[in-house]
Amino acid sequence: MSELDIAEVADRTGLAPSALRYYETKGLIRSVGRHGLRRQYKENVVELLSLIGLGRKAGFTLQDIAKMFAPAGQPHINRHVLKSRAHEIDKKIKELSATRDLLHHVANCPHESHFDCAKFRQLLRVAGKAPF
Amino acid sequence: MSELDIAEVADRTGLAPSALRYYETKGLIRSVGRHGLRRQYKENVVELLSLIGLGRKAGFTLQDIAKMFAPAGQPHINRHVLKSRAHEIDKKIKELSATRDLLHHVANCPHESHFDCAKFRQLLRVAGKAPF
DNA sequence: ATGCAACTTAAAGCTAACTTTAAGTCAAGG
DNA sequence: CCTTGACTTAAAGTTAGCTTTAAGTTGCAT
Repeated sequence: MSELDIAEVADRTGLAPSALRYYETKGLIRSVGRHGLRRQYKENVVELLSLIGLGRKAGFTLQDIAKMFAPAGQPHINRHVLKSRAHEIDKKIKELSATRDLLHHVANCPHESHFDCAKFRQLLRVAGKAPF
Repeated sequence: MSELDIAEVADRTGLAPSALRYYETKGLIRSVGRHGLRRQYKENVVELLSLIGLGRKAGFTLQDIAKMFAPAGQPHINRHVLKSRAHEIDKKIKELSATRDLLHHVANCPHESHFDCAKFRQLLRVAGKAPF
């Protein structure tokens, strides 16, 4: 049979059993039965969990994700939502790039106070963290 | 005089007064006196707060940051720590790029199940989220 | 038949960074 | 002098995503 014990799912996904139970209470996954008390899952739960992981990386909450993978039925995924999230991530990437550049600068700049350094001040402006 | 009331600092930095008081309890900033009960800060607290904001963006905890800007005295900033943080941010940027690409793909791919799509599976592998 | 490892539950706890609340204090304006 | 508005305090509350705890149950190997 193609059913997986919760421990097996935990092993394959790297998620803790407690996390799997938690996801179940949140309606993200469901178990198809028990072996004794132990939850059994269909094999495709592993793929579902990797989609959930993707959603998490993308910054969606578990509640958002639960809605996408429908309360019960076919997934309901809004392309517009995905694209706008992709756009937000892109903004965050730019922000992080600026932050990284600033860190490098600070690590290397010899100025006594960074605020005496023109480059630092310019980078701070780019990073959107300048108070001037 | 060049002293700022907490409300003024809040306005200039966009931080809530409660956040400023919180930072003070954590040893991140200090007030130089009171006007009645109201905290007064030196003007340079604004620059300090923008450094703190930078630290936060870089992913340091307030505690980390408090240590960098020394309990009392000269800042103690470890270049190695900054560089390694910059490196971590770089890794995160790559991860986010992969996630963004994956989102775009999912938003556009016509496959019934994404797991039937070779490109999706490949992108999942790149994103380090594939269970295979 | 029994022991044990690994699960089960509900409920409480954890973390960081603040915010909110309730009750109080103060400087300044009228 | 009194009101008002903006601060003050300590302590509790918030959020998300889990983990931990305590007490109980189970299948399987002995």
